[in-house]
Amino acid sequence: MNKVDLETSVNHHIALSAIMIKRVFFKILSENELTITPEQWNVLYHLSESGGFTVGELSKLTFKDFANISRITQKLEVAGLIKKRRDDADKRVFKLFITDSGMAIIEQLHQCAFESTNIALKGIDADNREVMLKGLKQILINTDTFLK
Amino acid sequence: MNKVDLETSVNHHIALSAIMIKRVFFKILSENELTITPEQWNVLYHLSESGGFTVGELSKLTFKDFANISRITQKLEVAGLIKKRRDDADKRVFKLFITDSGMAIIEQLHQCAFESTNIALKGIDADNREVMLKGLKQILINTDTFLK
DNA sequence: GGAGTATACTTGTCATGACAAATATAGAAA
DNA sequence: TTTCTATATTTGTCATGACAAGTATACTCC
Repeated sequence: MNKVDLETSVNHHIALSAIMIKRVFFKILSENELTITPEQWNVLYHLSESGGFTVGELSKLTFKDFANISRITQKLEVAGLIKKRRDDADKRVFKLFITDSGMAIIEQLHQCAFESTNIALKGIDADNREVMLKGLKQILINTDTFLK
Repeated sequence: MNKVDLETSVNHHIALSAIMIKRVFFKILSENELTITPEQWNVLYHLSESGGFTVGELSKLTFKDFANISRITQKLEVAGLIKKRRDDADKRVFKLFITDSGMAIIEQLHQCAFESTNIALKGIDADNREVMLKGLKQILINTDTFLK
């Protein structure tokens, strides 16, 4: 029998780390009175880099499905951080843009993300971070291939 | 400004990998007609290793909060895979045990977990897996310390 | 032993993730 | 043009995670 040992499972530790990192990030956001979630930050980040993405494009960029992006962007719009604009050429499509209010908190959000990175990765040297990043990117390729 | 680049963020790639790994695992479980979720597997795994854990103990073991374990174990009990038994000495406490039906599928579940590990980690050699595991464990320590 | 506090667990609410179904618009084929 | 199919997005449902509030039992201190 191919028994799995959770104690030494990379997969399992990725799942645990993901949850813990999210908690840290969320706590730091709260401490800075930013009422935004890590997932909303993910979307807002992309829109701060380049405006005009559609729901579908954001879905690909963030590895989330249309439904999730649809709801996350609804909340961001209600919060006044982004705007959805119907495309003139294709009326099915929304183009999304960050608002001035959105841009106004981007720097703070980057700072929070930066802090939570430092907290999470303390004591892991640059070489090992490099190995981890490369491994994680490989996992994304492997899983993406399998799910196709 | 301490700008974060998602493309090279270990934190971010852990979050993405966690989601993708869960999708792969869930798909493999479905293909094997196992109607159990990765989180339910996590709880069932611990109970298959050793019976009698309380909700609180499982909560610590799985890094989830009481509320989540409470609901996950409810579903596992409804599915007939585990039993909750009131402790005689302390009537607030539940002791949890895997049932025969639960034990009957453990081997299949291990096999599914094993397969999803192989899919996710393909092309990552043992040394690098070791580095990743060590880094992830460090992240758990770091984040846990911060959240205390 | 009774009051207040601590502990173990449950329930409610909201955001998210998975997935299926619904809606609206585009594009292609007849 | 009409019809069929494909695409973009939304909505519904359920499981989970975070967090707050509620319930029941145990413990502590007087």
